Amino acid sequence: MKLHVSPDTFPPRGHEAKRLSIVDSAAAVFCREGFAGANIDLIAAEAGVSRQTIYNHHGDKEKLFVAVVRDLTERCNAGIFATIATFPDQPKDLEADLIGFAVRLNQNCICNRDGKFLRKLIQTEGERYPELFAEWREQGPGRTWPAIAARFARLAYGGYLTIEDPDVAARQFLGLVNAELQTTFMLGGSPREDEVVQSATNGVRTFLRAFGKRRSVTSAEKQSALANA
Amino acid sequence: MKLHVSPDTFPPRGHEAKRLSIVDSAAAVFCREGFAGANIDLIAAEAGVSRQTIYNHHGDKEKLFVAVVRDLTERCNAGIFATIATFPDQPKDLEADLIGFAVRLNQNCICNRDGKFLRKLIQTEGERYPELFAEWREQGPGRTWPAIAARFARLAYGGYLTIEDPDVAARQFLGLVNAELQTTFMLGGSPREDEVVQSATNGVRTFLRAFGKRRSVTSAEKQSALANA
DNA sequence: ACAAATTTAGACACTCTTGTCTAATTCGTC
DNA sequence: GACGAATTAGACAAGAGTGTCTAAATTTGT
Repeated sequence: MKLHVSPDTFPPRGHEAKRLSIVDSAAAVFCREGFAGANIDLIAAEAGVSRQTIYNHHGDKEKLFVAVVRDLTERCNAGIFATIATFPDQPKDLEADLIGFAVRLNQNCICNRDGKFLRKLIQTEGERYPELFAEWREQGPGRTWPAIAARFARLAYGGYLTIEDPDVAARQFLGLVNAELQTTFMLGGSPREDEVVQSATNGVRTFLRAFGKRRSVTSAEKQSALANA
Repeated sequence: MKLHVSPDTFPPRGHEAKRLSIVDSAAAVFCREGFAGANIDLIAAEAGVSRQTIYNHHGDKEKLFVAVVRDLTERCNAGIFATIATFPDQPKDLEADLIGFAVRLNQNCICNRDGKFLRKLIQTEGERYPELFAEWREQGPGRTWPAIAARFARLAYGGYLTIEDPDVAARQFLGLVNAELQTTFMLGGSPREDEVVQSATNGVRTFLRAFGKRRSVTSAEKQSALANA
């Protein structure tokens, strides 16, 4: 006979599926309408459950909101660390590899559904839940930025780059590769793939002009060659 | 005798003062609480007027919101163009002058009350009023970015910089000098003055590593000297 | 000080939303 | 097929907010 100790939560399976569906819909509605404007009936309708089920799972609107932010932070962090793992530690073509990394970071972590939602919730409700977003700050930028900085430090140590402060370089890298997407981000939109690639390409090229080894022949060749594009 | 043609609007003077006060308070409350969460009674209380006066001036909540965004856009644009006018066209110390410009831009246009409010309103309600924020996009980034790009183009023409695409350079300049303020911006906070200066300094330094004339003796001296700071 | 316009406080109807409750129904498991 | 747990639909009370209205009080210009 099968013991029902299957997952880690006591209630059966369909339960978790509904929980997920609720959190997903809630994320979308909270983003669209803001916390105050979000309507529990609408969330229920979009999740395909009854309103009462939401109250059974989460208690009240505020607890639901907290659960949404926690979930999003967790999933986004997982995505970011998975992407950081693809950082080019021993690049064959430094420029192309960094562009690839930047594009992956954008597509998988910042422009995808979860990233977009989390960003907007932080922007709109961050001041209302200081402790919740302090937690995000520690778990998010507080852990991912140093991780990226460490990768750049390794590249510098390997002789691929000339960097004084890896933390500054990491933040500037992110600022550069997203430089052309700011307006789109502001309005809550998702940039098209070619816009992401374009911004990353321009950003990485400038980054390497600042931090790349100047004497590298390939990089010099590449730069003059690409200047015509 | 004095003709009452004084300003450009028919009603007396105190009228305009109240209008301003209402719009200011409304901006603050809309930002804090979001459109749906904003309470007209609260706006009235903060503005020191009665609720009815708000309805007399603006009709309803939505019209009030539109008026707020229009006002903020106008004031911010004015500030940005005033600051762009201080761009160093013939710099004595390129690095210091660009840092000064970046700091002014941040302090006067982005981190001040109006800039902070406008940014947040765009982020939170941008999707709800597409035409209103399309207008902002045209009047804001659509006009200020090219203006900044033109200044950089002039610097390049004057031999101070090596730039292929001034538009790209301008956007990257903004991305770089704000690279370290992103998290603060996200949470709706205002960075301290020293943070603004720090971010601008690091950003401009990297910008000049990428686009500055390498042969310039002063800039080379400065860079090595500042590396110790 | 007078007259017109504006502002105010308060009451009001109306709508919308949250969160609770109940009884009926469905689902998963044995 | 039967049992128990979970889900559902709907009604419901309580509260909050918008926008209107009125009569009184205040400001403004002359």
